[in-house]
Amino acid sequence: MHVSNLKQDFILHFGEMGSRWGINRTVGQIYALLFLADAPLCADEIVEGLGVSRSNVSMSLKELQSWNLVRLRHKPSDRRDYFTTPDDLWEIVRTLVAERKKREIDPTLTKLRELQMETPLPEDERAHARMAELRELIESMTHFYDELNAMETERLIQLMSMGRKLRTLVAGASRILPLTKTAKRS
Amino acid sequence: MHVSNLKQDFILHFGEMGSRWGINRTVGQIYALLFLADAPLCADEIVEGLGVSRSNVSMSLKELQSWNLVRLRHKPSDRRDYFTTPDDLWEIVRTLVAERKKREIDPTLTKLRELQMETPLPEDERAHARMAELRELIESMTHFYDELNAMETERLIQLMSMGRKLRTLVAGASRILPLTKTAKRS
DNA sequence: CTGAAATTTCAGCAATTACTGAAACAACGG
DNA sequence: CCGTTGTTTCAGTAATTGCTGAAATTTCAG
Repeated sequence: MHVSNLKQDFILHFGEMGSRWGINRTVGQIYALLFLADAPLCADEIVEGLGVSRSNVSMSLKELQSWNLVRLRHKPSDRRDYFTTPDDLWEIVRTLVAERKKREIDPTLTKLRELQMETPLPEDERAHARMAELRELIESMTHFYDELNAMETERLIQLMSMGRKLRTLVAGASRILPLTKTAKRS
Repeated sequence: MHVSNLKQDFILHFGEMGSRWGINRTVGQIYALLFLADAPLCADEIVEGLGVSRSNVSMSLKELQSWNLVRLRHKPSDRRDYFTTPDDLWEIVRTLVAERKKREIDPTLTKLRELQMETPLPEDERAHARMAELRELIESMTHFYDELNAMETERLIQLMSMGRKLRTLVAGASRILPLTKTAKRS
């Protein structure tokens, strides 16, 4: 399992970024290695490629699986698991965003909804209102996310490459199509 | 500096989420406290409210300032710094997204561009192509982000509350307005 | 069954990150 | 200037997170 300089460089970068992305170094490196690999890799090839312990690879692969970021492959008459990343990068992005939302947004949304149930003490009125505002904002953003996520990749790419035409379109939309009453209720 | 149960609950949640968001517990708690507070708070009030050390508060406030997430206020004939979060939540979100992009995306984009400069060895052809694909995807997403970010908040809210009408609009857009050639070059 | 190959778990060590208290520093008012 | 008040820095320690090797577990062929 030889790793070229080019790959090495990319892998090390991913490892370092890992901490900023909320995964650890090894997980980042493994992902990068799989991402660049010409074919699916098994655990031992990863060990060899990165020079980390077998058990570390095992745990990190489990982590990647829990993020749904790797696919499992098998070769005939070989019972080892081989791992790849999806070929379609947009699929990777969708997964990534979905998982981060699940981990970083959803719990807070739940908490905010929970805290909204009770009627606040007088001293908590502003706090209560602020939480409501935050909840509404998050809901608004997640609805938008759902909308984007429901689009086929083709349309998504189309939307993203619209450039300044997007603004024009939104500006015009209120005339072309009637909007539901605008989100700024308060 | 009394902190009600409601606030306490929210603050502790933010503290716990902090680690998932790439900030630490104290930073998260301070932010939550400021976010809910009825008025700007000075460092000592934060110490009292959260029960952490003075120096920890000092360093955490510096961190929040480096994220541009707090505003500084002053009272007449009082030389202490008082801190608040912006009233406008959308402003907070913009800042947050901008900072995360700066820390989590931009370095990788730079690295990818750097690695693209050299012509790859034959063995690195796929890796090189994969990096190019990733770079293009990130560029496409950041351009979209720039586009959204350039919109006034009103328009942004409007866009986000369009719901399924968005899809219709994008579908129609290629007919209404000519698009630059679609992003899927390859 | 038995044993070989592959994988996972886990206790203990290493590395990193977070936090504290003490000391240094800065900004005034007198 | 000096002292008071407020802030920051920093070395040491605590807590958390990451990694390893050894042992346990699983899987499957014979």
